[in-house]
Order: sequence, then C-alpha cells, then structure tokens
Amino acid sequence: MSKVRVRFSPSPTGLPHVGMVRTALFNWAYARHTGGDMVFRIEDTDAERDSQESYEMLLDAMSWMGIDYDEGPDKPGPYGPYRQSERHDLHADVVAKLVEGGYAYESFSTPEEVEARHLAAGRSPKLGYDGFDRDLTEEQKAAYRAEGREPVLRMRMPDEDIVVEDLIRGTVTFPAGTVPDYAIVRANGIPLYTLVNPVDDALMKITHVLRGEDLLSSTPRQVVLWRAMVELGIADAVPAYAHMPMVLGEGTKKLSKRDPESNLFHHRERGFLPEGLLNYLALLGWSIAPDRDVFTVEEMIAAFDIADVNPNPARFDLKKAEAINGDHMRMLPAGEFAVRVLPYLHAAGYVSSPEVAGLSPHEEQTLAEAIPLVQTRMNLLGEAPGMLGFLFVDDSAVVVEGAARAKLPENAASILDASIEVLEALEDFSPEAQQDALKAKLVEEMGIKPRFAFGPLRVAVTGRLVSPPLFESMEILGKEHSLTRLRALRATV
RNA sequence: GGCCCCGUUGUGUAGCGGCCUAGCACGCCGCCCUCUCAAGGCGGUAGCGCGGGUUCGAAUCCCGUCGGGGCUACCA
Repeated sequence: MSKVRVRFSPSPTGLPHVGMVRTALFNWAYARHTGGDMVFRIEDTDAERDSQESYEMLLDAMSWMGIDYDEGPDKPGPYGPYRQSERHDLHADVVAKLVEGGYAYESFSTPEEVEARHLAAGRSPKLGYDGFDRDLTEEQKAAYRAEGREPVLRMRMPDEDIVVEDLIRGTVTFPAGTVPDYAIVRANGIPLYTLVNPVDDALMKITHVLRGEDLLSSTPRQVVLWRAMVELGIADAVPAYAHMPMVLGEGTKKLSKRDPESNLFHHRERGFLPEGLLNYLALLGWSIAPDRDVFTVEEMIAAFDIADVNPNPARFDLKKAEAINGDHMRMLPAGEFAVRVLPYLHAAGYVSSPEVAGLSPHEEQTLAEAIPLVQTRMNLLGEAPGMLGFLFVDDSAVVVEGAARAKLPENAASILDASIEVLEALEDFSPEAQQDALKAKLVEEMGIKPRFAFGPLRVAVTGRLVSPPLFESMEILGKEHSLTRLRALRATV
C-alpha cells in the first residue's frame, strides 16, 4: 500500500469560502490520519479572475485554521512548481503525448455547427459535442486551416460505461455515450482545467482526490484522461475519488459566495476560535461519535476517515457553530482565553495592546480578575468588548444603554441612595461583604426582591442590563470608582 | 431536456435486517440554581418524503414515485 497523497487545489479567486476550507480540512485530516502527504497547489489558470490578494488570503486562511501542508507554492517539494501557471511546459508535454497516442484529436467544429447538426438529425441541441471531427483526414484538417480555423483538442471518450468507486458514495456508473468528447486545450493553445487538473494530480502522484460534489460529474472525463496517462506511462494509477457533500446556505441553495456567512474571515472577525470553527466545519458531513460533537483537532485526526463522510448536503447553521465555539472557549485555560480575547478588546479601543506583554500593570491586573468572570458568558470572542468594556473606561464615560435606563424601577433613586450609604461604610469591599451588606439593607430592611434590588446598581456600574457578576465587577473597579458611578446614575434619576 | 448525486425531528447527525416504543447535539419550551446574563443540572417538543415489494421481521435491502441539488463551456 503506497503512501496516501492528497491535495487541496483552489483557485485564488475572491474570499476564502467556508465550503472550500472544509474541503481543505477533510483532505488535511485524511493525510494526517493516514500519515500521508498534503499537497497545496494553486490553480491560477484563469488570469481574468485570479489575484495575488486572494492567494495571500488563502495562505492566511490555511494558517489561521492550522491546516499545514507538506508541499506547496511556499514549501517546495519534489513535484513542483505548485502554481499551475508555472507548469505550462509540463502540460504541453502531456498534450503532445496525448495527441501522438491518439487519445486526443483536433476538432474544428464551432458550437453553432454542432447544434445545427443535432437539430438536422432530430436530436436535442443540448447534447453537447457530437464527435464530428473524430476521424478527420489530414486533407480535411488542412482544408479547415486554409479557412483560417484553429482547432481545439478533445479527448476521445470510449464507448463503454465508466464506473467510479467513490469512497463516500459507493459505485457510480456513467453510461456509455452520455459524456461527450470534451475539450482539453483551447484553440489558442491554452490548456483547460479539464486537462490541467488531472495532469497535475498525476504528475504530483496524487492517490486520493477528495473534493466537492459539484465535480462528481466531471469524474468520468478525468478517469478517461487518467487511463490514457497510465497507458502512456505518465501516471501510476487512477486515483481513488471521494466527493464531499455541498455546504448549503438558507433554503436549499448552495452557500453563496455573496453570503457573508460563506466568508471565513467574517467568522474570524466576529470572534470564532479557529478550533471552534474547525470543529463545526468538520461536523458538516462527518461525526466523531454517536453521542458527542465537540472535539479537538487531534481527536479529529485520530478518528477521521473520508469513507465515514456522509453524502448528504449540509446546511451551515450559525447558531450551532456558535454553540460549538462557546464550548471551545470554555475548554481554554483562563490564561489562554485572555490571550485570545485581547486582540478584540484592543480593536475596540479598550486596552493599549493586543498582547499581554504590552499591557499596563493595571490592565493586566484587571483582566486577570475579570476574564474568569466572562469565560462562560460568551460564545464569540467578539462579545468581549461589550462584556468588559466598562472596566476600561473612565467613570464619566460609562454609557448607560437605552434599554437599561428604561428598565430602571420607580424606586431606583432610593435604591441607589441606600446602596451608596451602605457601600461607603464598608471597610471590606469583597463581593461577599458587599452582598451581605446590600442584601441586609435592600432586601431585608427595605423589602425589595433581590431580582429588582440590584438592577439599578448594575446599570450604574456597567451601563448594561447584562454584565459579569455585579459584586465582583465592583470589586475589580474598586470602591471609589464604583461609588462614583452609583452617584452619577443617582444624579440622573 | 440528458446524465449524476441526495432524501432520519426546524438544523447537523447516529443508525448499516431484530439491541429503535429511533440515540446525540444545536435550536425552541419549562423547571432548578441565581444579583443580571450565561454556564451547569433536570425535563419536554419534534423525524425515518410517499407507494409497492423482499422478509417471520425494514429507517436499514430492491423497485417505482415525488422532492431537492449538481453538471451539461474553447470557466474552474
């Protein structure tokens, strides 16, 4: 059994799509699980749409997700180069052999002529190329050229069923005659994806082609090309295929590139952990166990087999993704959680640095105390600024949200007055001491239900209806700042 | 139109002939805990698209049908 070699071969067009990342992930997990190689190849054969910027985003996406590779554009290996645009000579060489061996032939028919012939013969005009030029004589070809026509090159499809053993779907049979002779090289001499993709796979010794279901119907064409390459001694053996289910958006449609949810970086900006998103993406078509769906990358690698992937299309469910992410947030050690949260607090302008090392002693201290209070209260790192911002602003800069102010009870003023009085007298400002003293006054003496008694204090201190635990928050702020905030709100009610 | 793929609660899945009066997770609802919100605990809601077979027995096998999707370029 030779070593598994898989590849991830995206075109650098546009933003990294979550479906594409999932494809990369499954290839990678399979390579790592089997101890095989992961090849990263860029299919930049479409000068119109490809861009250096997308290429760089691809690298960014891969490295953020922790998907590494053994060979790639920036990681030379024995079968390079790994950018398709740099492999023209290799492709031309294969094309020459294909023509010479009779596997491919020149075709001069225009699409209009093909359609006209179908119509004239009473066939559907949508049948595709009809094989008209298969056996042109040299004289006929010369005549076409004399007219100024340049031929495309087409593969000669065999008159037999083509059977594919798909690792995910089982046996798939394409009846003879249903796949027309297809073009592999344009009239201008530039090869097409249909040629270049299998050729590069062959040259790079790829053993398993794991890709999206949208490419399933092009498989019979590729198999025919592969067989020709094997006969020509260019390829070792036709690879194994597995076609992964599509990733759907709302409704029944494929998750569109236009949909923001399809953009990997959109999720990163909102505060997904790479391990959380990776876990969720893996769940789109795969499961680790009947009774569990939260796992680490290591666990995934240990358990992953492409054959276990489900063939059903899967919908991208943001709610579930966030829940899984929340679980991963809780799995993080407190210190690590702080490291992850920091860039988001910094981006929101609350702390002076995105890194722990750059923090002021006061910021670091505040974070050390506050982080444990919010780790169970967030599903996304992006929620951190809203949750913790009040700890990093001046007392005068606390913004009381409209909804919070609207919820203040009638007796907010007396609650605040009593609270200020009680807290001023406290020597010990620990959460326990605060709670004991406030409860004695507000709940027991004034007869206010706990549910309502502490609301105004929370609003005064944090500006919000929802916050980390109140007493701990006040302890972190300190007695003076807390009282200042209570007095400030008191003055407005 | 042709070819191909897919079809278990709202969503993702487990299930590969009897262990299924269909398990898990998210969502949703309720209760507990509780200074808010979470987290956590407990409970609830809801599903095998349909119709025929095969079989003692089918979510599981076969056929049909319906529904959804993909491909059908000198795009990738």
